[in-house]
Amino acid sequence: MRRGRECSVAEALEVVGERWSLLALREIMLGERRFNQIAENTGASRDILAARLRKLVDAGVLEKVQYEDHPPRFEYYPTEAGRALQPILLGLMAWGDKYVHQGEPPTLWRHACGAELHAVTICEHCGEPVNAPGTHAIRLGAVH
Amino acid sequence: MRRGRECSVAEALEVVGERWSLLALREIMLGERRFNQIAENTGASRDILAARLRKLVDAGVLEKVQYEDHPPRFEYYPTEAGRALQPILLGLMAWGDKYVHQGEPPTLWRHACGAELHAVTICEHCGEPVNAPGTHAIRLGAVH
DNA sequence: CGTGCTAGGTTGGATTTTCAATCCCAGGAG
DNA sequence: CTCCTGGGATTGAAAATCCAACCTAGCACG
Repeated sequence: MRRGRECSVAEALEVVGERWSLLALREIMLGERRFNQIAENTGASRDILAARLRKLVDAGVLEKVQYEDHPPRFEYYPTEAGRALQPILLGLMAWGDKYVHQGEPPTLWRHACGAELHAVTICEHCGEPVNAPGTHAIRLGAVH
Repeated sequence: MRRGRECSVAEALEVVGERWSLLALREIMLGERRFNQIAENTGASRDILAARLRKLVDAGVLEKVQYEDHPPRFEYYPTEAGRALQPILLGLMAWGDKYVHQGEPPTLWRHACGAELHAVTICEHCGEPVNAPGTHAIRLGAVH
């Protein structure tokens, strides 16, 4: 029933592509765990945020952990799939820093190695950046 | 007036984060240049697609080039900023391949070096993947 | 001439989402 | 008893999206 090209980009965006989903994930990557904090730091409406978090939990991107029984209270943690989105968030951040944001980058990361983090996406085989001229698709998903 | 954390991820998503924007860009990366083709291959409504393409052109991500005068007809090309989004699309594709898609990856790329492309995002300093444990933010944008 | 086709949209109206504010519930503090 | 916190659910209005139909300009067919 889904139209358009069969494509993992489209499938990924069906999971994390709605408004607020990636921003909620950003806050969770930054260490925020609780609903109210995520709502405030993203600016999302509480009802929409609740729906997004539920969807991300259902999709296996986040895990909802109860940290108190009476009354029940929860924290959100990234799963492995959620942590695997970190390169995408860092890529968006780098792109926003370079092409959208005015002035100093608002957020700075330190890599596990100790250096200030500058993320680059490379070809695993040769180590050169992926967006070199000459990079091209050799198999395409069909359009339905 | 914008609520939430000052953050380049949010700013990037204001430009390319709406529905269909990244899928339109995907088609353009795959070499499609014309409105009807992009509409068909993404599945987007024509009115929404027209609005998105206009916005991406205004934002400097795409360039609209007239290739015929009477009647006027146009093609869409990525700008440098648009090409700089390729790592993000490839990252989403890889994530979708691994965590969402069932079966063989529908799309395959060849890198400029000749190898089948497997994209990895690394720390420019040490060359290790960015999502190693221990990677963390050292400066945060303020929440407004 | 009249019909149909192509390309690149725009328009209208119905349907969905999103929004902000309020409400709810449970427990603890004063 | 009342207020505060945390984590949502509810509600009614506003905005975005969807689909189908239409438009314009030129070309081609019969």
